[in-house]
Amino acid sequence: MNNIRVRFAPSPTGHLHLGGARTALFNWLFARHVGGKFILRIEDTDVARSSEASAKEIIDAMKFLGLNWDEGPEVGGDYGPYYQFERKDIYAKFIDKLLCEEKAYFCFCKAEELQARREEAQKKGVPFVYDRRCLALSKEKKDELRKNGQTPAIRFKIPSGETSFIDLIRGEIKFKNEDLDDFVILKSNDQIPTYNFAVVIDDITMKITHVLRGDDHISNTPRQILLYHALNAALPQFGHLPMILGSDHTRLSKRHGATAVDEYAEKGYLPDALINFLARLGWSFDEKQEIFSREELIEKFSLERIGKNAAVFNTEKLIWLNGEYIKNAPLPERTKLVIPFLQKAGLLAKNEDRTEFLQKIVEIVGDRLKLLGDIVPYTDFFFKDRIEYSEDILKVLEKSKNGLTIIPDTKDALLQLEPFNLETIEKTIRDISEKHNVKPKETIQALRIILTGKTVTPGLFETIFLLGKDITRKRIEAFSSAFPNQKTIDIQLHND
RNA sequence: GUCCCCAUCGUCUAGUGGCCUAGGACAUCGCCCUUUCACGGCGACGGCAUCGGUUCAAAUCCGAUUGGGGACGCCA
Repeated sequence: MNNIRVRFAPSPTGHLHLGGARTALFNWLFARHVGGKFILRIEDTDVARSSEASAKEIIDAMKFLGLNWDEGPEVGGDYGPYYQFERKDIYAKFIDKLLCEEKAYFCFCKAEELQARREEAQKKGVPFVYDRRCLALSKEKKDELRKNGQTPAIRFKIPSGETSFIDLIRGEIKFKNEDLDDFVILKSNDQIPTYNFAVVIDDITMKITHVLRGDDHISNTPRQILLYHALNAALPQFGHLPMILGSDHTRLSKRHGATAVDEYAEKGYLPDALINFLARLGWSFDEKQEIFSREELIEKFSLERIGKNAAVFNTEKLIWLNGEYIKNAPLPERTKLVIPFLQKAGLLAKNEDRTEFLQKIVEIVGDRLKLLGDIVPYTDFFFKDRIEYSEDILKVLEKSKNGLTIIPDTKDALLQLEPFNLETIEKTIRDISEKHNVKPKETIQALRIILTGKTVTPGLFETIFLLGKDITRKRIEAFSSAFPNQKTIDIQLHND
């Protein structure tokens, strides 16, 4: 047991995206590795953009990924509330303290004015820092402004000097305080604290010891450190994680494709694969290992082995990794995972319990699945009453003309088979091909296409076995009478 | 523009001064296995951004340049 406490603090303004997920993951791994606490806090001070639905989505995504939290929404904890919006009273106390000690001051400047001054500075090529014009305001003047109906914002007075910190990942980072400006800590319009203030107060009051967050927060860090100092609070340690970039090396965003965790869930990625992949983005253990179970990650994770450079998100590797995880899942588990995708494709009714049959299908699909959804193209012909033959497929079939000529014989032989099993099916097909001097390959490919409408399927003998004598016969007969004039065949799949 | 961060194959990375003729993984391309696809096996392709130091020795240390990213909000 120790006092290490870390947190993940998303703002509920959208889905949980990959970058956020990785930040959460690294915090979680760190906490689990050292035996500390992992806290989830919802930063919903931006009332306009925050939504409960989004908070729920984020929470669901965290659950999907298996990143459980020790304190936070749904589980509570001793340092709540865990929604910032419910913590306004706490912030107010600290604001007062800063005001009393003259470490913060009222600012009556209007947003438009500030914007104009900012643009002017931009034009001149000088950095914009707030000029503190409101710091000098007399009490009378302030009262007067208030009487006129103006509500001030509150700014934090940045002391002079230099602020530096030892980043857990990057080492020392230094800023001159003169480059920082007196940032707003309480907004004038809604009297809600700004992010930079709220995080600090929350991290202090929640006793956070290590702040691990995205690289994009580096420039916020000196401001926050100055607040800690002003409040006489102990500093946590900071670690800034490299960002995740899109394929064009810019910040990962919608235009790079799917960025939300739930989209990946829908596409048929496994949480463990996603976790493994995200962990390896910016972190490595040695020169060999790519696949890490959750337990292994927890055991082997360390901040020292996090890299400094931004990582480009690369879907191919994730797909490969996902395939590895599917492959390694035991058959019953794999079957269970695949069922929702068959249902979504309309191949399987929601209440249909065909576990035994499904398991056999999943078994013959074998190692082919990269995404859970791949089950559909590989096996839909097991569920469909209608088989469609595309132009391309029929062209391939032309090439197996020889195979085609012996299909009737093959069919008859298969129907008479007793017992009807993998060995006898294979032997029959090979024997008949040999008898007619046709390459087994051609017979097999012709049969595959006739029975499935595809060139890519699980093994043919297994497929025939699972299809059964009856459907095999029906499809061959239906095809024979239709080909080459018709592009589809219909047969009743279920006898009733 | 100002401040900050970063820099090894296309991508993720190993590498902390000699073990580097730079290792692995994904992707790509061959070959093998094979009833298609996938799996598996073998192999190929491909990189230390540049320049200058320090050193007997540099991917590794220092500096500059270049390139990339981030932050410059009463957003978080």
